[in-house]
Formats: sequence, structure tokens, C-alpha cells
Amino acid sequence: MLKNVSKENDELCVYHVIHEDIVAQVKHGLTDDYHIQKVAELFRALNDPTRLKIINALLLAEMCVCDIASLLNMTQPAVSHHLKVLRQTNLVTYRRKGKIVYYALSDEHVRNVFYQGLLHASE
Amino acid sequence: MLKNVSKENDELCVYHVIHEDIVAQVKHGLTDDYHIQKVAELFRALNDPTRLKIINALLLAEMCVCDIASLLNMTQPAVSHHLKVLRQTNLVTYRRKGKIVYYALSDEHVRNVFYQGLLHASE
DNA sequence: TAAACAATTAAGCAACTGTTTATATGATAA
DNA sequence: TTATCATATAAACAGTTGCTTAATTGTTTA
Repeated sequence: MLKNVSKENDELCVYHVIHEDIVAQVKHGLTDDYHIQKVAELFRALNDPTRLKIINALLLAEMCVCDIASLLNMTQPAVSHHLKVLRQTNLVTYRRKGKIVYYALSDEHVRNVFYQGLLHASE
Repeated sequence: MLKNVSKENDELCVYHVIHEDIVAQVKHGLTDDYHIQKVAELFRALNDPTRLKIINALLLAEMCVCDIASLLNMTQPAVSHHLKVLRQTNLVTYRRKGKIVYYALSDEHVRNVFYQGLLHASE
């Protein structure tokens, strides 16, 4: 009924658990830490207005870095930095054609996540 | 064809726009800044593993603050802090019963966003 | 009342994030 | 090769975030 949540043994910060049964029951239903971490990474990639605008743009057309920079009125390194984040989260893909690198959305799944977010935001 | 993106007039940092037509076309299709900001706030609320675990728990049952703290093995102020973020984003609601405050998900919409994220993370 | 307790808020701090400036890489053309 | 251009990376910095500890707010009960 009492739980010690301190990390050091010499400390003793105690908190009560009121509904032990519910806590135990919920604990079994929780998604594992690995997947929670993955989901957090996904949403972290989508929590920046600039990156959302990039996603939004790529929903409409495949674009190269300098065009995105121009569209969003940002410096090219800043855009490149954001694209790296989106790449690492598998939200975008790219293909090189000569000097130019074209970015596009990875799949329709990204579109769903974006629209789900927009739907919630529009309430 | 050339665009000056510097913010000061005495600077002159110039970047090229390669596909002027696509940039112009995409610009018209972009969601307005206000809604982009709202979506960013939503995803910012969901980018933290702890908050995702709270959402995950509330998917399964209505819970009070100290039970959540116990479940996640965290201090009660830390949990309270996260709940405040979730409240401000309209992701959770709460009701007071005596000294205890019970939290629950705002609507089924939150469930959709969470599952969409999990779906992407599980690929 | 006063004591107890669930929850919130505030202050302080380490760690992380987004931007800028500068430099490096990779590809094409002269 | 050398020059040019599109992109990527690195370093530095201001601003933000999440946690801890401490103090405060509400509510119930003795």
C-alpha cells in the first residue's frame, strides 16, 4: 500500500497508492517501453512548426532543399537540419539528381498522422 | 529567380529558387500558420515518453495522480507537471472527488492519434 | 478549529533544441 | 583541373524542457 520511489536508499520519499488493483491491472495493459520510445521520437519529429510545414509542403509535391528554404523563408542549413530529423524518423525519403536532392514523403502513413493532428487541432 | 532571405537590409544572403512554379503552387496549398501551430502543440504534448505512458494508462482506465505516479515510478509533482501539459492541450479531462483528482482522456480522438503513432512506430 | 493528505505551483538546474555562421562534401560544367 | 552550385555538417549560442526540492492550495476529518 506504500511505495518508496526514491532512487537512493538513504532517502525515504513515500507516496501512497490509492487504487492498488487498478494500478496493477493497467500495468499489464501498457505498451512496452521500446515502442513508447519510438512513438515519442515520431511525435518529437513532428512537434516543430517548421518541420510540419515541410511535411505539409511534401504532401503537395516533391521538392528540393533550396525550394523548401525559399518557400518557408529560411536559411538552407536550417532546412537541411530539419530534413535530417525527418529522414532519421523515416518520415521522408530523398533522391539525388545531379547536384539537386529531392525530398518526398516516405508513405501515405505520414499523411494520416498529419491529418489526424490537424483534425484534433481544428476542434 | 533570386530570393533575398536576409532579415537586415544591409546584409545580402542570397539563395536560389530552382522551381519557381512548384514553390508558388505549393504555397497556395499550405495550411495556415495558426493551425500548423496548433498541430505542433499537440505533437509537442505527445513527444515525451512519460506523457505517452500517461496517455497509454488513461486509455485503459481513469486514474488519480498518485496512482499514475506509482504506476510510472515517478514523483507526484513530476506527474502533475505532465498532466498540466496534457490538460492545456485538451488531451485529458479531470474531475475532483474529495481530495482526489481523477484524470481521463478527453475523447476517442486522442486514442486515434496515439494508435496512429504506434502504427507508424511498429513498422 | 487544527491536522492530514492529494494535488498544484514555483524555483533552480542540467540536458536538449533550433537557429546562425562558417566550413565541408559532392556533383557538374568550364 | 578549377570554379560553381546544391546540400550537408559542425560549432556556438539562446531559448526551452523535464526533473527535483520546497512551499502552497484545497479538501476532509478529527
